[in-house]
Amino acid sequence: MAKSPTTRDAVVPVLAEAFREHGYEGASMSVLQEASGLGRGSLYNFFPAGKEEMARAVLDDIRSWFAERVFAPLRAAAGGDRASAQAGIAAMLDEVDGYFRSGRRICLQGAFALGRERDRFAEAVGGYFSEWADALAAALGASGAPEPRALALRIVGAIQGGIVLARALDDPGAFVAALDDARRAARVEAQTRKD
Amino acid sequence: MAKSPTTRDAVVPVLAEAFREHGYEGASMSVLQEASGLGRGSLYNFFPAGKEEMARAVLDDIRSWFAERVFAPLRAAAGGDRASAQAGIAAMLDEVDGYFRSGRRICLQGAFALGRERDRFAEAVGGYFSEWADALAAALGASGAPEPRALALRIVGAIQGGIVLARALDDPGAFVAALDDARRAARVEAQTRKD
DNA sequence: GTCTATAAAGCGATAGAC
DNA sequence: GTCTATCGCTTTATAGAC
Repeated sequence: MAKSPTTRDAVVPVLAEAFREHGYEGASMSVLQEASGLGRGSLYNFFPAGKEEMARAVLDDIRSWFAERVFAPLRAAAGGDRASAQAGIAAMLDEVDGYFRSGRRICLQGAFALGRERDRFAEAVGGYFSEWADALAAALGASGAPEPRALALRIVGAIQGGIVLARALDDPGAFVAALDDARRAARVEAQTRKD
Repeated sequence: MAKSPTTRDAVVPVLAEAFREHGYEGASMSVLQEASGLGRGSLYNFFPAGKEEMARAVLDDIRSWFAERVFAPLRAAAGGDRASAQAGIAAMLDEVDGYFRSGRRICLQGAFALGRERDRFAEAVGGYFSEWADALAAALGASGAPEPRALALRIVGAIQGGIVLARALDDPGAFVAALDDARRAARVEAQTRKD
């Protein structure tokens, strides 16, 4: 049995997993209580505004993780030559594969985008995707791709679609294939201008 | 004010829209009652097993619509020559664009795939996507694409990802772009073997 | 700061009048 | 067949003991 987290920072990732597994509405206080091992009083002590504040903290935490492990490396790669930009994009896709556990783990922002949660968390959801697309477009541009913005949206979309398909078909291979396609697309488009 | 539907068949599309807008959990009996203009008694008369039966009827109705307007034409196109197969694929993408209203309307099966509903409706969700992918793969094969199955999954995934992005970024253009990419990919791959 | 008990509202489902 | 009233349960949030 895992030890109960004792700080707000430590409980956020646990809540994140509960939200991913049960959805926003499905993650009732009882579920969150059991997942965290904390009593109701402790949870409301950490998050006085209740469930909505918890979800906001979770979305923010996910975005921080991506900012550090995905967006920042992409922007760094965009500052180098074509080869390093391409390497940075490939590294991003590996990082993403690990994060989503080959499609077995959902993207909370993506799931929120499809539901009622979209309105309440619009800024967090939209910001996450536009930051991702911006960073990826920068790296794609540096890699030599002719239409980096469009390709970035295509790749981020393919990743989201891959998660949907992997879960719908109960086959992680659908997500892995989507990532492979993204890798290939990034490579091919980069060569388009490698004249 | 729209007239209240008086048959089970007529109420299903209304319930479908309510489920799309509110999600499975968010579509409470009160919401479904208000959306349909029917009393609780009528709804339970049509769907004795309650909400779950309503959702099943909705998923089945959507699948029927796709079977008639999307899957069957694709399979018919697959039986013709390369040109007609390509035309069938293009027509499918137009049909899909209209159905999802350029990304303003979500795919209920896709949304269910990302949530808890996936387990309860696994067969309906998985069947929808595999039927779609199968029909599209057949048409792609007939169009001359070298790896029709992989490309079919890529295209269906891109459509789902396009819906996620369009809603997350509050920009239907993201969905339209995903469809354009799909159109291009189907055309390019078909030419690959046009030797 | 953490707990339990409870309040107030909403849920899905049912019963019974008509 | 359609309605309203209501049951039993769960929800989020709060209050008060420790």
